[in-house]
Amino acid sequence: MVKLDPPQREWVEAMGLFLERSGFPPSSARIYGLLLMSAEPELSFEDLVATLGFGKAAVSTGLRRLQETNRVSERTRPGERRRYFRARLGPDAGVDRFRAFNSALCDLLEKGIALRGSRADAEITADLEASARFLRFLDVELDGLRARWEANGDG
Amino acid sequence: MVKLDPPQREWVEAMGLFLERSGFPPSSARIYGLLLMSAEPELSFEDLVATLGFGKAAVSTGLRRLQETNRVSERTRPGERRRYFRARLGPDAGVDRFRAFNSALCDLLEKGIALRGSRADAEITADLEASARFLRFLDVELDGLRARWEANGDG
DNA sequence: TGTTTGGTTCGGAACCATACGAACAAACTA
DNA sequence: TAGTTTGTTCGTATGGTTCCGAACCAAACA
Repeated sequence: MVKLDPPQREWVEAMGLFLERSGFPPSSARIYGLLLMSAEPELSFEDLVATLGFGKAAVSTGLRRLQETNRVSERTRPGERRRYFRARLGPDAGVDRFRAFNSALCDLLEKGIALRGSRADAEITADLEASARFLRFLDVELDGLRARWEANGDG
Repeated sequence: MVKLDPPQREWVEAMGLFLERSGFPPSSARIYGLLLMSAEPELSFEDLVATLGFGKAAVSTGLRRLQETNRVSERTRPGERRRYFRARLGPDAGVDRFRAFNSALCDLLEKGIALRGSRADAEITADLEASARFLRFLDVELDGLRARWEANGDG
């Protein structure tokens, strides 16, 4: 059981809602939020169950998803059977997903342009081409941005 | 009713699935895909119903959502009561959403850092701070990127 | 007026994801 | 062996979304 102020509890909830909007299931989202807010850097399964009020089943599957996507790591302590979970903050997971998304979209748009052919309305085709060009530009530039950030050593 | 090759139909479906993953309901996603693939730049309500196989209700609400989010525009032709719908390709709607998302996340992270206080584990706090710094950097740079693209006049 | 056309809204059905409780398994302990 | 701890898995229930058909409304036209 983790001790949390009411504002801290609210923050966990807010973070939970936010992560849900980015595709996490509710249980995963709350778990991750709690791991970020807790004063302790790692929490046990039982801590999560008791603090969040979810059943063991929900915590179990919620953790599994978080681990599958590399968002949470797990370790054991010598002499203890319990496992302890810790949030992993990849600095740019969001950017990677954004780039992957854009890249897929760009491929799709280009395939679409080809399928429309020359008899189709030219204005829509031109819009599609402009979008595709912009997405390519963006992909290249985002890569440069990340390199620049990493070179600065601030991250 | 719009005439489509089988590959074109498949593309509409692929685009539909893609847009669903970005949060559109299925009907909106298919409508938007069809508007992009159709040789005609604008389609009537009846075209959408007949081509997609959705009921009128689904098309109606699907269109509403697309219009609410500025993804589709509508106009009438002189002497016709029917309305015609056209896809709007904002070149960077995705970037705007991404920036809004990051900005909200950054606010949330900073609030979280403040709520954790000084007694909490320092490593997690440092990770949160690094993430927040990166998000700020990204926001500024994305703005610059867009300006650069618009200055080039390619979009 | 009455009728047709074009589209919206409502009620119920179907579907999907997720949560819970309970049964289960695996690893220690006594 | 019997019992405790630490989770996982399974079946069922529930909540939320979206669809369809039908009723409805508003505009144009006869």
